[in-house]
Amino acid sequence: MATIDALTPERILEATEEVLRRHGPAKATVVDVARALGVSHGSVYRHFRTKTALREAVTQRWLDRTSMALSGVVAGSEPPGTRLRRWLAELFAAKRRKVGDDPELFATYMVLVGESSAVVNRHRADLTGQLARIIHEGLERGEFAPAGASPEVLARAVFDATGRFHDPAYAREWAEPGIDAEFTALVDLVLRGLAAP
Amino acid sequence: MATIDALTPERILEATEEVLRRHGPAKATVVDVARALGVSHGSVYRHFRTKTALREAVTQRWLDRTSMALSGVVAGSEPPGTRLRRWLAELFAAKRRKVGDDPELFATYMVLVGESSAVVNRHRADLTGQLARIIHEGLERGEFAPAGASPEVLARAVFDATGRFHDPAYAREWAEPGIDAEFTALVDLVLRGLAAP
DNA sequence: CAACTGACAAAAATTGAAATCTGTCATCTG
DNA sequence: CAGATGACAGATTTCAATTTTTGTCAGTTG
Repeated sequence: MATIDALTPERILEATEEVLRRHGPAKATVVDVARALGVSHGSVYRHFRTKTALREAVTQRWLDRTSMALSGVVAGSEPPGTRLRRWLAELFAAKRRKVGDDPELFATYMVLVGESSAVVNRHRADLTGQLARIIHEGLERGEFAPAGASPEVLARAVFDATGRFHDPAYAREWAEPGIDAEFTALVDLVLRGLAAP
Repeated sequence: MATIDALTPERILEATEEVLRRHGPAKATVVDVARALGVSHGSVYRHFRTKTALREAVTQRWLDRTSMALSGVVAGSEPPGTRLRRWLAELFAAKRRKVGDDPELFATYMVLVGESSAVVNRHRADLTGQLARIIHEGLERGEFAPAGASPEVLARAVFDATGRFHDPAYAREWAEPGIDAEFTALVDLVLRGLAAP
């Protein structure tokens, strides 16, 4: 019993995610999480200093699942241009899935965005880092050519340029008709901006 | 007296703008506007059906001032690439000035954005229309080259790509250090995407 | 009689008291 | 004695009563 029921951070995160999914960020309480685990709320505070820390840890895990899925595209063997296009499409698809399938966790994520949480900054850094890896390879192979710009700066520019298709502030627009055509037009423009003549 | 004091839509808009500037969108009331004009609030409703219509009319006027200033750039005689760059820089500068100088009217504008008001859509259409004019000329002259895309589609792509530097949702970031370098990097990328090889 | 007023109903915002929640810690328990 | 508990203070949220605001319109005024 002791081993199976041991109260670990992992189990707490699992329960918190479930509670957030059910109640949303506005209604979920630490007492709810404790109740779901069959412990007192004091025990939860033994593992997470504040409710905010708990929310951030859950969101980080949730965002990291996306980063990990995308890192598969970065590591692919296709030409960088193709990989970049695929990576952007998968990011867009992943974000859309997140709003659709997990609206309450998405709302939690948006709360952290509003607070400029470090978790969100980290996620952005993760993603631009992946972009920079693809762009770096493209520059090395001569497939990409912009002179005088580092992969990091270009990655940031590409990330900013495509914000409408991954920034949660725009989530409402992701269901509008024509959004896919607009995505394609924008990605075409960006890829042309990177490509060697 | 009758002529000078005539209650016109124009005078009401003037007074409303002043009241909004002083109290902000959350506190400004129609009675405040009426008081500022020395009339009863019933008289204000004779010219504007609802408070929302009043807010929208004020915001439209305020946004139109920006559109008009930018249309000067569209009509310029420089090469389209230069004009496009200048136009984007002026849009960014204008939006930054608006947040800085008129925070309460900017907040009013953001309320309309949140409500997906027709005024905001119109403003966006105005701006992408101006972009399309510049791009159309660039294509005609052979300075721009993307195959198979209309000026309208390209304009929309350029507008979306630069959202971080004109969309009010990002206003908080416009004061961060390094923002100008990021703006330049993004505009360079976009212009490269449009340019003929 | 065209423009304006102000009393009014319905809707929305504000207030303040009660209830709930967060985070701490002295105490308990296996 | 490591880990868990639950009573507690202070912060935050909820809820209902009250006030303010919106929008209308019958009546007033120049």
